Amino acid sequence: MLFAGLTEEDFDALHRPIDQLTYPPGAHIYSAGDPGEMLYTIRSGLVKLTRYLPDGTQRIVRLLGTTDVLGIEAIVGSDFEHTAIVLHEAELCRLPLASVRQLMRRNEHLYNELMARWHRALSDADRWIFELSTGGARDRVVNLLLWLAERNDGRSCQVFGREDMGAVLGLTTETTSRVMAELKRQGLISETGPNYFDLDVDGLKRSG
Amino acid sequence: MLFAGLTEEDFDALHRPIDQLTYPPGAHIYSAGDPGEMLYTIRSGLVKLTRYLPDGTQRIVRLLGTTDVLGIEAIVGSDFEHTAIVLHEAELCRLPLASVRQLMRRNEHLYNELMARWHRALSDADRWIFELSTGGARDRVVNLLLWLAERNDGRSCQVFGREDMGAVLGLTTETTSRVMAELKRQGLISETGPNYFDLDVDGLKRSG
DNA sequence: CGACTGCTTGACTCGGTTCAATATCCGTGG
DNA sequence: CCACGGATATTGAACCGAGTCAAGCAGTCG
Repeated sequence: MLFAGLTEEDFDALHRPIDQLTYPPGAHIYSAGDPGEMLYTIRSGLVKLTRYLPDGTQRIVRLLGTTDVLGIEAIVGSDFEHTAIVLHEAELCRLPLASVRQLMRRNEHLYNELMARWHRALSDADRWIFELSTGGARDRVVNLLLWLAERNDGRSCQVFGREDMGAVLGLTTETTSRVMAELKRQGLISETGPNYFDLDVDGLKRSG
Repeated sequence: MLFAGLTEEDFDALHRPIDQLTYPPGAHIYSAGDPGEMLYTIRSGLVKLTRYLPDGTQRIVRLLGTTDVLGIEAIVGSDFEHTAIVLHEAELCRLPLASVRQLMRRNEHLYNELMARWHRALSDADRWIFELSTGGARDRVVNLLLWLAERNDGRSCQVFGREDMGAVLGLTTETTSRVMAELKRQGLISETGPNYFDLDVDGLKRSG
């Protein structure tokens, strides 16, 4: 957790309490250009960060889940650079950036903790480019499913709308749907509930 | 510069001097998996960070130029995650990570400076996904040219081999070559020397 | 001068997009 | 409870852009 290593005393230094919030799918957390005054840590759920193309279509540039930090770029003083929207119902901790800055002054450990978050965000971005924006449509969909499963129990995952999946992968809704349907037919994934899938991980890896 | 704000005294604390190195195009700076013991800041030139696909082909996940920091991920203790190879002759400052860690303890400002670098790296990664991995071949090439020009004088740029350009954009060598040739024919770019181009920036933006 | 390497071009194939139709799910109100 | 409406998912067919394979074409360095 982000604030591991902080003392009781450190927390007392915050005048403003930390809010705990629950957002439903589709909820709008913040928009690109908003002044970044809040930081969020994700306790559960899934959030997309998007940017919009001139023609209005979106491209999702990052997916954030449990233990990820939302709005981290605002620490360096700038506005939010993306629009953040909930994909799977999310529990967030919200706290004012001013408090975080204040804590950083008191506690060196927090620097290292934040550094680790930056690092992880960047590694994820690399992986994104490498696994989700390279190769054929099938490879990309498979890699996304494996990525989601990895963050879950390793064998199953919850997906989201085909349109959003397409926006993650740089594919159209139709292509995404076709690939998903094809994977179902081949028995490599099986739907256990609406948007819940069990994966044949070995089979999927072999077919990629 | 990364070490702005450091005192003479801080530098004296380093037993090991900072090396200044010049690498020619094609030079290998480090490999994925190597223990990350050195940090490099780029004074000039261009460096690619690559990862390799199972079939041996590469995908370039980042391009680093003047003022960028190379090997920043090693600060959090891990090995290098990429292979770093020079594209345009590069002047680098090399210094041991141990020294950087030592400096960080003495100088809080360095934390903020590093934070800013992480931030920039992440913004670049987003932009990469958004501009260089989305849309048609022509759009991608144009965006790459504009990106390179932006880091130069805004109106011209130096490119590199078509194969590397393709690896940046997720395109084949042939497609990249075709698009470049087409842009030349349309007078949107003109070759002033081997791999040097003047850009018709407005025309390019309009055509994207 | 010839071999090598990187760039360009051509013809063909294939995969993903596009546009359009149908199907399925789900909430709402009759 | 069922019928309807809207949204999302799936499927189909035609098109087009990028990949593929293969061939020429500079430059460059022995």
